[in-house]
Amino acid sequence: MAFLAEHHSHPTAAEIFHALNRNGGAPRSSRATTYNNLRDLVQAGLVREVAVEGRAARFDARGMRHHHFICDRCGNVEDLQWFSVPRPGLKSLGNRVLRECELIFRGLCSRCASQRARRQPGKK
Amino acid sequence: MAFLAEHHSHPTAAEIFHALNRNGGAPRSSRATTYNNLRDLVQAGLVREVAVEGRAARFDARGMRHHHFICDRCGNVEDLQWFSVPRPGLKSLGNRVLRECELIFRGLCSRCASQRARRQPGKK
DNA sequence: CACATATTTGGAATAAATCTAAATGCGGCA
DNA sequence: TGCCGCATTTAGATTTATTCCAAATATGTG
Ligand SMILES: [Mn+2]
Ligand SMILES: [Mn+2]
Ligand SMILES: [Zn+2]
Ligand SMILES: [Zn+2]
Repeated sequence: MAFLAEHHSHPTAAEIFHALNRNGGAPRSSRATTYNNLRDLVQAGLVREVAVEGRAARFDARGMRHHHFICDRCGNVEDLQWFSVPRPGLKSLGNRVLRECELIFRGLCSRCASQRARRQPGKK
Repeated sequence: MAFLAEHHSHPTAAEIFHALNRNGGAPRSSRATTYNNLRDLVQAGLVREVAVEGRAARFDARGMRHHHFICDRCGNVEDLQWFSVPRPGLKSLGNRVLRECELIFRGLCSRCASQRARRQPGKK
């Protein structure tokens, strides 16, 4: 939890596991414990899990509300400033019970966008 | 593609594979081909892939624009009527290149909501 | 310390998806 | 029709992410 609170990079479970146990000191957390803790933190609502198609899940300490931008090319997850989102109409919602909504934008992150521009100077 | 166009149930790759090859007739598509075709259809923009945390990806022929509702309990993906979504401000977007946005609502689908209500009659 | 309970752990097991090399299908042409 | 080159499909092995499990360890209480 402390690691997630300090690192806003949306790490995967494997990245968190390696970061916790990297270099010298005594091991801090096994792989199973890392996964167990992440599961529990998500269930408790303290951590958000972001599923990215084809890649490992990424995790995010729920600080200030925000939206996400996911890069088509590198898969990075970046934070976008929060703004409120309209709810679906009651008719369209039926008797579902709404808990939250998640807004994800997709495209090229700034790094991938500039790389792409350099390689294909002709393409608009 | 024909199967996806006719079935709006957001099937997984495995479900599509089994449905295509079910019962008597000659096999229609191997598992590898099913995955290959889905990958190509997604790249071509004809099919949408929905990543659900912890579960297999689900697929959706891109017909009319719509949003998605994902059930916390059973993981089902259901369609919600489309409505337009505000974009992030230019400042917040930086020099990312925006391609599309995806709005996902979460909670309990109507079936799971009524089951839940029956089992916990006291809980509000 | 002695004991009960809770947490952690390494490694095996599962699940989804991808890779690969071989098999099969298909169109054009003699 | 028979042969060839190219494209597609296939079965099975492989990889990757995650969960499961039973044993080991830690922790608290008197
Ligand atoms: Mn975030
Ligand atoms: Mn849909
Ligand atoms: Zn990128
Ligand atoms: Zn449900």
